[in-house]
Amino acid sequence: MSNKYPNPHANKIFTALLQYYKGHGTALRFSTTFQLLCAVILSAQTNDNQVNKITDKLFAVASDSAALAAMSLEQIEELIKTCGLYKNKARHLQQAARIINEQYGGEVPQTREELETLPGVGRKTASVVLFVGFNIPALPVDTHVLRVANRLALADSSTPAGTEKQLCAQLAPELWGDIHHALIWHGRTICLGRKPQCAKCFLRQDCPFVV
DNA sequence: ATCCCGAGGG
DNA sequence: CCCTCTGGAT
Repeated sequence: MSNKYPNPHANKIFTALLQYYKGHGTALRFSTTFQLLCAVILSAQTNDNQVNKITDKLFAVASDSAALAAMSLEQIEELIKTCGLYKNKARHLQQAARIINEQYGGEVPQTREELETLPGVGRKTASVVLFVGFNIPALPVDTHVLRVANRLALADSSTPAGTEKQLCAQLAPELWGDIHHALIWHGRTICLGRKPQCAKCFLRQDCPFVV
């Protein structure tokens, strides 16, 4: 265990993050894996609160892939308009719903390869569905994870793929998803993009970034 | 003005 | 590698 993950700095930070954000999962509201997939597709370049406002209404009208596949593009666009990038997202939702309905019997596929063939589903979205939906080890890397991991010297990559590889190599797979959520919450509440709240950060004594 | 749990296309 | 898509909150 300790010789597999020998970086004392990283181990200390990971432990502190996991403890501090224990129990903080996703803020997205959903009741099925299909709904989770839709919520994550909608979450690009907006915040979870905006997504929840939309999905509360969307899932009331279309709770599964069959119902969503039956909606017109215009209907979907109208419902999701307030989250931005809505034309792409509406098309992705409709097409993904059709594929899941027709090729997967209405059930979201459980492999990364299958998930990433769905329109609107890239590596990050697939990782979220794998971990949150199916409890399969994955470490989704978004802008928060990339920024916070670099500031804390847990990674030094400029790309999500690089950051994911570096983080995964330093953590047991059963912790990948939890550290993802911890880094997300840290990035949202303390380690903000423009104005990091270093004065109130519990990691400042071990953080090389501190401003 | 800047940011928000990105993906697809050129 | 770059660009585009996009409304709402702060």
